[in-house]
Amino acid sequence: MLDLNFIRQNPDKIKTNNQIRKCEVDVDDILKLDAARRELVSKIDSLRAALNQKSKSKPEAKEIASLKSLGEKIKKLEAKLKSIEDDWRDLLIQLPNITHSSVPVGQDETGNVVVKTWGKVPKFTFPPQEHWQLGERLDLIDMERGAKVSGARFWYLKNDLVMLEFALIQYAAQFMRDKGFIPMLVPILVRERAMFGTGFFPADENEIYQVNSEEEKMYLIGTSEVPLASYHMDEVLDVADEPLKYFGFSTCFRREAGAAGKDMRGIIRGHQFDKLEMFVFCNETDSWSIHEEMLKIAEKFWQSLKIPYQVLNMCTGDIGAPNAKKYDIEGWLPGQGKYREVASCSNDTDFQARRLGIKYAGKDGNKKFVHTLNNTVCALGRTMVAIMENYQQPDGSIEIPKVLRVWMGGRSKISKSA
RNA sequence: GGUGGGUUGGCAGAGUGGUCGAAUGCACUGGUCUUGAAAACCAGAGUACCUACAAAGGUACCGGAGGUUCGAAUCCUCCACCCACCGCCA
Repeated sequence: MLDLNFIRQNPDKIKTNNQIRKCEVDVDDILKLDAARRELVSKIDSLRAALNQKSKSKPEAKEIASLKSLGEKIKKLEAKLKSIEDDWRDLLIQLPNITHSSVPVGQDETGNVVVKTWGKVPKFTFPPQEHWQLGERLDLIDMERGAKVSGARFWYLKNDLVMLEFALIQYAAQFMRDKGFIPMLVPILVRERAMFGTGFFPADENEIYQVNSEEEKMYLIGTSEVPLASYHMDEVLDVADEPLKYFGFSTCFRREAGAAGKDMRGIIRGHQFDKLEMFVFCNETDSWSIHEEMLKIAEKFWQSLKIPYQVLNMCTGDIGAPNAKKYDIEGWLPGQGKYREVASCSNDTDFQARRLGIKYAGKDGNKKFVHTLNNTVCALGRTMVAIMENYQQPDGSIEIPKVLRVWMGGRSKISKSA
């Protein structure tokens, strides 16, 4: 959601922003509805003022008839206003966030810009396997039975891959705690308000599973960003000096509606996966430096696993509606011979805060909307894919990254016999 | 799932049809007093929207959505949430 006054005063900026963000909403339509709305509101307000004035004390019997017709007139105008406001709001909520000036303009993923690469791509003395091949051979992933029970894009993880996920969770949680983030376990089913407030509705509604359709609709989260952002909805936070920093762990569900046929082998892209996510509420002055800090934290995490990666500044055609700017971290996958997305670091500025009603008291005493940021700490599935492929050995085993061994009973590798 | 009780401003808590945007207390802000502070006293202070250059004025908001009425925090309907007890249960 954008600031209404900003839209009125800068319609051209919004038009340009819509253009580079591939949003087809006509700003002039919004302004027209806005003008109609304001005119009606004024009219209704003054009629109601007259009615209130007359009704303050007991009106005479002969006056009541005219007051009654005045009341009916107001009701009619209010119905008209409601329909205008519905249309107006429908358009408003489709507007994407204002893009930060450092974001490259582009149509799709080809417009993303690599801003950093880290680590040396490993050389193998043998043809490196893809993770699903390793998973099959070491009996770590069961795709077939996953499909039998739940359909395509579901699987079972088995044996040491399960232990590796638990190790990663422990390690990543400790890592974030040490950085001063508050640990959270969150609800996985949320109401519509939370989905709308974080900006997943209406933009990405087709990505979200809906359940409980007979009663109040509930939605399965696609990321713990949703319950973390909504945690403080309708609150005034104390972030004038220090940001509020959380990390959450949850299972995540995605319909992968537009991804037919993509990444069908292995566990790169499924309907269900686990993830640790960081989420920060801060004031408007700090958000851009915090955005950079959050990226650095995620980089540190990948560096500690010693997996090569690159950082992308995502272009206007490839970022989500709530994002003002987004970095992706792509980890190197030797089996595929390419970098694949493993983390995503966004500054949503005040976009979510406006929808969720989250403010802070500024130093001048005025209440302002907070800025919100989110970043992946560790998407378990893809992190394990990266570990499997980067740490594979000539004998077909997988070495366990040093930092994780303490959580793996001190063992140094995953092999078939385990 | 059943029964009962609740939901009012930052918090506590009055208010069952007519100056109620809402008593009172606490907390908060400014002032007086004081060397300073406390206490005491005085004053102020909610959110959103509309009109206006501004000063200011108006409208809405007492969990949410509808309804009755000239007029609703107060009456009616539906819904959500919270609390207590019972049942079931990881």
